[in-house]
Amino acid sequence: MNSPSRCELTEEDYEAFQWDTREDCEVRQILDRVADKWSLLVIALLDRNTLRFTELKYKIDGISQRMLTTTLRHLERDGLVSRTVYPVVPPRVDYALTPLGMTLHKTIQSLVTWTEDHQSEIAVARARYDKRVTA
Amino acid sequence: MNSPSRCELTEEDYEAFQWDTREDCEVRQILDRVADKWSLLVIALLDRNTLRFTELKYKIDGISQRMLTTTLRHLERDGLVSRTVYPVVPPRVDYALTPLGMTLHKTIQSLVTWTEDHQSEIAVARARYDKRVTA
DNA sequence: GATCTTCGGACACTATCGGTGACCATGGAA
DNA sequence: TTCCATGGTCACCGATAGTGTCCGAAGATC
Repeated sequence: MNSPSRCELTEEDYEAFQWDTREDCEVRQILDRVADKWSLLVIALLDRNTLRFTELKYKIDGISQRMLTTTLRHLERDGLVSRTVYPVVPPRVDYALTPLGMTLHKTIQSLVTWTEDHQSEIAVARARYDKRVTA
Repeated sequence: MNSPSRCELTEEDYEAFQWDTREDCEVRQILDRVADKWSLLVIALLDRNTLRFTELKYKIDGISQRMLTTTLRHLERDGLVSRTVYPVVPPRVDYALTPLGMTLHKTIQSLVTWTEDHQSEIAVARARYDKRVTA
């Protein structure tokens, strides 16, 4: 880790953990975006469904209008989501996954599946931990 | 979405997007934890490696001591990471993935791999978007 | 034609959360 | 005796996310 401006790995690093953990590394930046809690939900919801802004807002419980707007902007900028504006009144804006977004969807779905499959184990672990701490 | 205190889905919801998006749903809570940017890095780094606190702090560029502490506490509570304290001076604390954490590692690694595989596409999309916006 | 409604979004304000730097305990090294 | 290394904790502060309000435009209603 000698050159902070590049994403280079020594062989030692490769052996040890295979990917760059430097903050300014592009992979890190994309991961931060993709692993965002709202982004995950948006991408998961847009699988096979074109949705309007209001539909997304309705389906994602707890998201604010502002966060949905910024999340969609980010995803659009990254080429994961397409935004189609219809010049009608009241306005209609459709959001859908791009082909690139669809490739990501598989991975995100596996994350969701993992969570569903292991939520009881996690609940048990949490209960055990809390018991240990308060004891 | 009529009962805010339970994680129940109507058949319509299942057809439409397959998982609960309610904010108080346990899956959502676990996802928020697991999809955290620091958690991702910690889990990825702990693959096949037991690491000490300082090693993690050194390897994860940009993480503060407080965030590393809280992230590790969360992961420990969720049963994904084990914490071993050696009663020596100066203190020595080892962190490692639990079996449960190892099952998550595969998914996280696929997320990282996706990011690596598509970072150039994303860079292109971003450039195009920025050009369109500033134009 | 006045007014209401709808939808996507901008904006100002506020609360919360993460970052920063100081401090701590301890025993061995210098 | 002083210093340091290690794994933390804590108080403070700024950035970031959340909340509520307002908006623009056209069609429906009266």
